[in-house]
Amino acid sequence: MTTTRPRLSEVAALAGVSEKTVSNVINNYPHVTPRTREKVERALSQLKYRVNLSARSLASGRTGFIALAVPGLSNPYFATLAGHVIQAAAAQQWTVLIEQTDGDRNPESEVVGGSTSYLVDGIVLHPESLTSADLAARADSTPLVLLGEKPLNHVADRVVADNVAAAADLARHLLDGGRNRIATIGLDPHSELMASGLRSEGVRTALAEAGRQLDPDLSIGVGSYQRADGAAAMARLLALPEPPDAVICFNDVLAMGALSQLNRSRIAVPEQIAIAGFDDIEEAPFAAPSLTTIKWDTKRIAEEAVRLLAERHGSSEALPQREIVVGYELVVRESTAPVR
Amino acid sequence: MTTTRPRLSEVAALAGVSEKTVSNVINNYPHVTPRTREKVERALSQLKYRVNLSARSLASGRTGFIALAVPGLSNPYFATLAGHVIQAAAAQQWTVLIEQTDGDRNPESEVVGGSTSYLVDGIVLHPESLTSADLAARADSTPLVLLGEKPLNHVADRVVADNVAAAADLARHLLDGGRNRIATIGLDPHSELMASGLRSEGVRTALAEAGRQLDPDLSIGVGSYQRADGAAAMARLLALPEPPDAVICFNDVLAMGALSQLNRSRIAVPEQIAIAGFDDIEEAPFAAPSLTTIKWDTKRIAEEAVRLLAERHGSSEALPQREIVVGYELVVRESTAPVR
DNA sequence: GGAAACCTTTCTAGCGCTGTAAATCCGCTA
DNA sequence: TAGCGGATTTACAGCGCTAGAAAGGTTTCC
Repeated sequence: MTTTRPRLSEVAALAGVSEKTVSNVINNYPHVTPRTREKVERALSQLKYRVNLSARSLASGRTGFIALAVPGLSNPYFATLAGHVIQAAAAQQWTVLIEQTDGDRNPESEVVGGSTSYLVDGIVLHPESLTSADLAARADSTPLVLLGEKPLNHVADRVVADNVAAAADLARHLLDGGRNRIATIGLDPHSELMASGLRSEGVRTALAEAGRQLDPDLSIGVGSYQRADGAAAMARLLALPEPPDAVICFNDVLAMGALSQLNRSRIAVPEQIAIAGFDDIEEAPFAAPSLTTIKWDTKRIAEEAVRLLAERHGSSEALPQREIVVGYELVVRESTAPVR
Repeated sequence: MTTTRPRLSEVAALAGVSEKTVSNVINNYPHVTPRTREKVERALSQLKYRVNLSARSLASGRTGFIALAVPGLSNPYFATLAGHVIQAAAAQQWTVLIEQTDGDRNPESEVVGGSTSYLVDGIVLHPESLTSADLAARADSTPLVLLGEKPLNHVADRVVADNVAAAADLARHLLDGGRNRIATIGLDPHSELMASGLRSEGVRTALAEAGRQLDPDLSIGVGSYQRADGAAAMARLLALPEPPDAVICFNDVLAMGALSQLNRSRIAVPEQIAIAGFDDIEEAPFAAPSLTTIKWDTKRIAEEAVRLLAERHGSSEALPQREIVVGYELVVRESTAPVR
């Protein structure tokens, strides 16, 4: 157990001022004379005083925390995103609580409605299973920012990217490179509105523009976004009588799994089959061959999310629902070099 | 700003009991009659009551948080570790605050001595730069568990693995496979005691057993544990008049970087050069070729760390410094197949 | 039938800090 | 020198909850 730490009253006594003055010094209240400030600071450091954040939060109503809920940190994309959110939050004096939802509905709704929400000034959620209806029914008024997906309109502030357009760009790039049979590997969409659904739609759009359509046999659904799922899905594609000549995986982790399966099966990438993903995770440029992917501006996503939270937290008026659209970039690497 | 949430007093009024009785129900105090409990629970759910954790923590002295400080989440090893710690902590009703230190001394000492420490019931730190002396001088009495490294004796509880033995095993495996010129790529050791130093020592030990020694030219120091560092270091090794036939990277991220450089340079792995790492990150088995590495029992590390914290938090007596040694496993994969 | 013994519930203080409003101080002006 | 106005500082009341002890109820036993 922790021994007694110095309290404000002790610092005040030592410095010969009131508690409130000490508090003013700590909180950089402007109207404190240099002399007083110095006295207080001396006492502060002499006693090694540390503010008790629970007490501060109780008294001030500001908790100093925000929650970040993502499917899981083992996906490098979310790990990186979390890192950026932690940094952006630090600039606002916020500490980040990370919740892992596994993309399941229960933990997701617990985050937006459970008692975590009492503890935080705001919530950043990357939803995977929650629906618009769930969110609309939310009673809690803690500021909420939704991440990553286009949908879930008008239930909360959002920072989104255009998944449909990005996926279409990717498919067009493949078509331009001379690919004819394009396959996709992605989560069985819980809902049309989630990433998989949107990316799938983008691919279909691009194919339609080219006067083709997505062969249902070439559209593989997986249970989760793990490497092993990507590898297994790829194996299924290879077992087809007429395998694809390009595969779009709906995230890089799946793509890395698929790529490993291709290497294992001695299929030449990109000569025989091209492969691409989404997210531009750290390992993408280091893969063999390096992976073509869609790069989101993750840092900006994190910053905007925190900014939206801060704005809503700072003003008591009801702000309108806002949507920030962040850009993306098609990063072309070796894995999708054109067929000769 | 958040609108008013129901308070204990309102629940109490609705249920027709005292605040303390409501509190007793919430905290599962045993002596509450089923009838009273039911009345209270009805009121609780009717009002959608959520406890205010700041107030609880102020009143009870238990914060409900622990801090986990690691260099950074972008290293998949730490991301995975963080995931496990979050899970283990949840079992103790603890929420985890993640701090990213970048392995720098300032953030590390801020974690163990700064005001975060006022806010948490315990700290799990994976130190990179902090020395025994720093830790010994620590005034703060918040329970602290050190992770990962052997050293830093007698300043805090530790969960460690035998880095020297693991590295020696790896080197022996390479020697057994017929490798003659073993190189290492690792952080310029801040101190002999950190992972790089210990792993390096293990390699030297195994070489000495075999009557050889580490060629200084084959020991490359890097500035950080990133993929690009591994690739650059590998490039330097390849530029040598007499390149190595095996490379031990002091973590998997470096190894993946080195591997990509090898692939780029069309060097056959493992035929021309074998490569190995530490940590068994998720992508290791999916690399081409799959990566031989040392696998720590990360889940157990997380669990033991949380357990140590819980024990120290739960008892007011001064427990002795404890050290938990977790095992490791040499996972042999394709990247170190023996030379023919 | 009455009192001891035990189970339940209520009462009363804070936990350590901040916000508000009021008190005090100080330098100037008239 | 008194009077003013703004700059500083202080007093004090909680924030919402839990701990400990007192009070109130009920059962049991002689």
